Amino acid sequence: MTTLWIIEDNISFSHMIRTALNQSDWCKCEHEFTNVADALKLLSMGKSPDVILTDINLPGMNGIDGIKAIKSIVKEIEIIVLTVFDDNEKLFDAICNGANGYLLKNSSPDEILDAIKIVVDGGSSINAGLARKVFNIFSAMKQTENTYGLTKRETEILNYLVDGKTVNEIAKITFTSPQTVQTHIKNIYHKVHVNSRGGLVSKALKEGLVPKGVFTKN
Amino acid sequence: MTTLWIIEDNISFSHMIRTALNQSDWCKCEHEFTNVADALKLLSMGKSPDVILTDINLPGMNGIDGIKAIKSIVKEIEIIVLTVFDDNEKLFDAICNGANGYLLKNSSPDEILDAIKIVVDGGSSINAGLARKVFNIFSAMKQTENTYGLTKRETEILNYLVDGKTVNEIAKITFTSPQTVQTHIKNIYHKVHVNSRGGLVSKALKEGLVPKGVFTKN
DNA sequence: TTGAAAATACCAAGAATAGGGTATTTTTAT
DNA sequence: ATAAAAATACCCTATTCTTGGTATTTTCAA
Repeated sequence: MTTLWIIEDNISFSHMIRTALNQSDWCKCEHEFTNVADALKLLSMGKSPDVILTDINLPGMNGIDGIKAIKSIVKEIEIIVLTVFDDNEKLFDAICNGANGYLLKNSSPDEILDAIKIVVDGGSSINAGLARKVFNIFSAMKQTENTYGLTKRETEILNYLVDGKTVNEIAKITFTSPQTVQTHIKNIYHKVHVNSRGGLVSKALKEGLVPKGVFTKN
Repeated sequence: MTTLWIIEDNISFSHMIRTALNQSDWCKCEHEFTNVADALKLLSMGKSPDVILTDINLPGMNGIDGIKAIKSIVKEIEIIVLTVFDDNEKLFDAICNGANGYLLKNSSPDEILDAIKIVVDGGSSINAGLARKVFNIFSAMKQTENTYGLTKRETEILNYLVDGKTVNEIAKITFTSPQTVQTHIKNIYHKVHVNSRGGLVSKALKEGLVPKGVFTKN
């Protein structure tokens, strides 16, 4: 039996969902809350469900911050966002904060039940349309491929600069003279069109001239 | 009628898929290729399908680079990756390069047909397990929330530093003296534990002390 | 209203950087 | 084999940065 809590300030909508979900023989909605704080209170008293279905637009703490707050108390809870918002920012923030599913409010009870099953089975639930948005967010943050024609050595030195290393430190690392490093940096500045260390590091990171180390394996 | 190309070096597997998909009354596989180059050749001759199903591990150009190459010729083609790899890096790279679907090779013909239908309908196709991985990649790149106790003014100045501005420029912008700015920077250095401009900018961007402007609305 | 925190401002000196040169040696690709 | 590109190295100077101080005024929360 999968236990469920709902956080939703529209009580009639909440009741409707609860009634529909409780029709199933494997999912039981134990509590309904109209705000995050009440749910947190019960969580910190040691109670917790398998899954929480939460709205985003809520009185007091919003649902996005709610995800974070909930997870900080019980990390294992699967959280599914149920909202009318389908903009990139909400979607992005919800997922970043640890949501495991994202449903729109026009979803049918069956779709909601499917989503609950998916997250308890270790998957994440998102429909094809929203998945496209997620995919687009990813490809939008793709590195710009812009190398400004930096050579191998220049790229290597750029990496050290981004690490905050000084000219002398880099000279020691590369077994060259500080003057050589200085010359390389000078050439990098010209190629990248910057005139300060901070500007270079910033551009290098923002435009993906150096690896950012985004994720972990598997 | 949805037209399809397959890029897959395992010819018997490719044939099998083609035969299965052609059973449907709405999807027709027009061509099979064993490498990306052959597909690109036909694309540059003006031919193009609605959807391309591609492997990743291919002789010559790999499927990930293939996506980029294909999209650079015909941007509108929907590309679905069909591979045995389920690691984060391949998944991430494929999506970043513009894949609109990601299927594992153990998918059934029906699942592949579903995926094709989804992408031509403007969605993206990914199963719940892989979706969880995508979600996790997102949450892994979440900002660290670490502000190092920077004050409002310090954060403001940090933003200017990340923009590559000098002390004097910042002083003019903030209508304060260069000495004041210098003092703020000194304090920032102590709080953030760095001792160079490059190191500060790097840490600020990598740890999300300043906004990175990741995505676009909707 | 009354401390504490934040923001302001200045001094000074050694270190490092930015930007302008020039020039030789190595690599690399044709 | 040879020309072009890359890497190496040095000089010089004005500017900027880093880091240690001290000290006054504002702001803000208890």
